[in-house]
Formats: sequence, C-alpha cells, structure tokens
Amino acid sequence: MERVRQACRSCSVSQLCLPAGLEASELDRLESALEKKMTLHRGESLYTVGDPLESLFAVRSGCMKTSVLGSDGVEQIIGFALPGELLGLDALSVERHQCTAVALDTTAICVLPFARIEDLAAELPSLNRQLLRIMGSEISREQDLLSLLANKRASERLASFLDNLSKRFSDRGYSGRDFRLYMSRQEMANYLGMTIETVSRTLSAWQREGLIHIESKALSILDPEGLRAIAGNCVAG
Amino acid sequence: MERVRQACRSCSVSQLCLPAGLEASELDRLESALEKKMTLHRGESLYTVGDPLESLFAVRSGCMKTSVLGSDGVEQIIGFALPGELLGLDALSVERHQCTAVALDTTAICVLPFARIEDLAAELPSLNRQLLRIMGSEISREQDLLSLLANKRASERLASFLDNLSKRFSDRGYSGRDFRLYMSRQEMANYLGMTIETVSRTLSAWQREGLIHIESKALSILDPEGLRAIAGNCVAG
DNA sequence: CGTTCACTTGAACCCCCTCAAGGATGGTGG
DNA sequence: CCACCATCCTTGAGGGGGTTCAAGTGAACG
Repeated sequence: MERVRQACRSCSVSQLCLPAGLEASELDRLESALEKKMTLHRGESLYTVGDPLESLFAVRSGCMKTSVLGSDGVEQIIGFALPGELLGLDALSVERHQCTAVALDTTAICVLPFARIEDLAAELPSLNRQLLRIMGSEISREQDLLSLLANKRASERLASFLDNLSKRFSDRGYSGRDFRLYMSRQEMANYLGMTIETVSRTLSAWQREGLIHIESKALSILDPEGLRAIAGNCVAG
Repeated sequence: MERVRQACRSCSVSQLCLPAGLEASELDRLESALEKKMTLHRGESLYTVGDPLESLFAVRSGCMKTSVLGSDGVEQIIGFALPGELLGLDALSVERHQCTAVALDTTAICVLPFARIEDLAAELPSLNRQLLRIMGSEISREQDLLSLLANKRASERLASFLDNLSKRFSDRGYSGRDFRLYMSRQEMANYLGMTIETVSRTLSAWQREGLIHIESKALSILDPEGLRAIAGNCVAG
C-alpha cells in the first residue's frame, strides 16, 4: 500500500467511477479522502462475509468477483467487477459485508474509507448524488440479472453474458471483440445458474458454428450479431 | 391525495421505513418534506418503466409488486413490497424508473419528492445514512434472490419465499402463520422463475402432507419447521 | 516426466416445462 | 337470484433441456 496523489485525475476509468460529474475542486477533496491503493493477486480476497464495513473499494485495473454464501455453504457469484466499478455497497445496510470479493487476476484497488466518503458526501451534493447513482445502477444491474436467470434458457444466458462483457470492455477502451475471460468455466456457470458442462458444451457448439473462437480464456467474438440474436437482444448479465 | 401531518410518527411501520433512527426534530423536517399520500387500487400502477424520477415512494399499507420488462416484453417480477418498504430506488441511476410498480391490493403510499429528500439528506446525516442503508439492503435482498434462483430447486425456492413472507408479516405485527398472499399463483411463479403449474402442484403436495393449508390466497403454515427444512434454512425470497 | 487442475465430451436420467382439459371463483348484467 | 363469462387455479400426461455421472484430453508446473 502507498499513498496516492492525483489518483483519480490520472485514472483512465474515472468517468465510470465515483469521480464522474465532479468539478476540479471537488475532485481535489475526493482525492484527499482516498487514502491508499492496494494490489491483490489472483485468489486473494478484498473482504469476506461478515467483515465490518470500513471502506468502499474501486477497481482500478484487473478483475474481481463478488459472491454470497448460501445457508448450505454453496457459493453464488453475484458479479464480476471491471475497472471503474465500486465494491462493498451491500455492506451499507448492516455495516458488515454481505458478500466476499476475490481477485481473479492481479488487481489494483482504490480504498475509500467510508467515514470520510460519508462526511465528504454531506458537503458535496454532487458526490452524494453520484454515490446514490452508482447504488441505483447496482440495483438495476441485479434486476436485469434476475430477469435473465428466471426466464432465459442456458444458451441465452451465456450469450447475454458474453455480449455484456464485450460491451463493458469496449466502454473501457479495450477491444469488445477479443478479450480475456478472467473467470473460469466453473465461475461462469455458477454466475449464470448452470453447470460447467453446459457452459463448455455451449461454447464448443458456438465455436463449431463459427460464432466465436475460444482458446482457454482468450475469447474472440467472430459474429457479434449472431451472439446478440441468441441472447435475444438482452444485454444483461 | 391529501396533505398529511404527523404522518410518520403515527405510522406503525415507521421503524422499518425511512424515519428509522431519526430524532424527533429530524422527523419534523422529514414530515414537512413528505408532501402527500395517495391510494392505489388493485392493478393501478404507481410508476412505469421510463417515467422520470420525481419521487420515491413508501408503502404504508397494502402490497405492491415491482417488475422489469425483458427485451422480449416478458415481465419479470423483482419484488413484492409490504408496508414500510421503499420503492423507486432503481431510478436513482439514470433519473428514470427502470421498473414498473403495480398495486396488488388497495394500497396507501407516501410520496417523497426526491429533490426535497435529497436536499434534506444533505442537512441530516442520519437521514442520508438511512437512505444508503435502505439501498444497501435492497442490493443484499436482490443478491439473496439471485442465489435462490441460480442454485435452488423449485420446491426450495417456493418454501424460501413463503418463509420469507411469513417473517416479514410477523415483523410488521401480523401473524406469520396465517396470512393472505396478495399475489396470484402466476405472479409467484414468475417471481420465482418457475411455471404456474409447478407452483400449484407443489402447494397441493404440501397441503396433502399437512405442511400448509391454503385456500385461494389465504395461507396457513401448519409446520413452519418443515417448511424451513425444505427451504434449506434459506430465508431469502 | 509425472501430477494436478481445468476443461471437454459422451451417455443416461430426471426435474420441470409444455400442452391440454377440467374445475373453482368472482364479477356482471339481466 | 341466477345465468353467464372471464379469470384463476388444479390436475394429468408426455417430452425435452439441462443435470448428473463418468471418462478422457490438454495445459501448466514442479
């Protein structure tokens, strides 16, 4: 961990993150509240179910997964966070984290001490508004995912997922056609409510049909329109 | 619609709602921001996808359902709101409602003009904190529901749902053993990602086994422990 | 070069959906 | 008050999408 200065204004995803919509003077103050950054390696966890809420976190680079533990101890993956996305919002309800966040790759994280964010948000309406906006979009995102899980077939879910990842990568300046899937087949399957075998079979079929090319975790989308057609024009996931 | 005074402090569910944790003087100010209340009848909608965000809403009595529309136009029910619960939070992201809220019964609603809530929250830290807390628990709630949909069998989902309703009714001072299901079988099925036939068959089976008694929408839980055992001790839903 | 772990592929089964018909309920108008 | 109709719910039979079980392949790493 190290202190950072000018962290946000030099960050390529700041417009997707908490600073979006803040003016320069406001940004100064946000940056001074932002205490430190940290780096996680694959498999390391940022927080775990039950940890007290101390900070919110922003992904700066890399990829995280968040998951809840069912009563039976079965993991359910809730989301994959790419750069610019905020983590830890579920802890605002009971001041304890309700899920676990684990790095899928070497991942840089900005630590936002909640007490300072809260104080600052009381002074800066646009920051508070942005915090509410991010929480609102997290609620929307989960609603779309619910819709996906409840009434789509396995292939539609998987196609929606890949299409959604594609869109998010291109929003971040990466290629939306060729990208790396940070997660394992098992993690995709878990997230989408299916088994690893079904994921594998479906991907293999699409590869035979020329929709995609996939080798290990490297994905190329050869026919984005075809994929979207399978997804039923549903970009959730 | 009519102006209300002392709305919150005379409300039996205020401790489950936005006023929770506020002091008397703060409550005064919240009540003055709270403009009016309104009554909806079965089938009437409070807001629809795409409506601009003007207000948040609190359920005072009755029951509402919220749903999103998939790209294919299929409705997906996201939740059922009982008294004390806030509606409209998903609109904070893009200032437009992302879902539709419809009354399942005659329902009294408190209207909270968002601009005034936002201004007031900037002055009252505890109100802002409570707003964040409610949004956080909405995120948690949806996460639990995701876990339910992704890796539970139909009967586990239905049992979790009834158990969850039971808990919420008893939190509100009603019986957790005998209560009215405001929603139709179709709406339960949609919410839980199953078909109406499966819901009906499962309820019939439980009735034969003596777990429940159900007649139309009137439910009696005869064996709460048995139901929880089927749910796998999972109270989400 | 052997071990491990992730992934792929095949075969059989089953839970739940689909399709279909019948029964109950509640509101409406004569 | 009853007939009528629309809607909701129940029950049955059959089929299919996806899971489960099982074996094999491939790549990474010591």
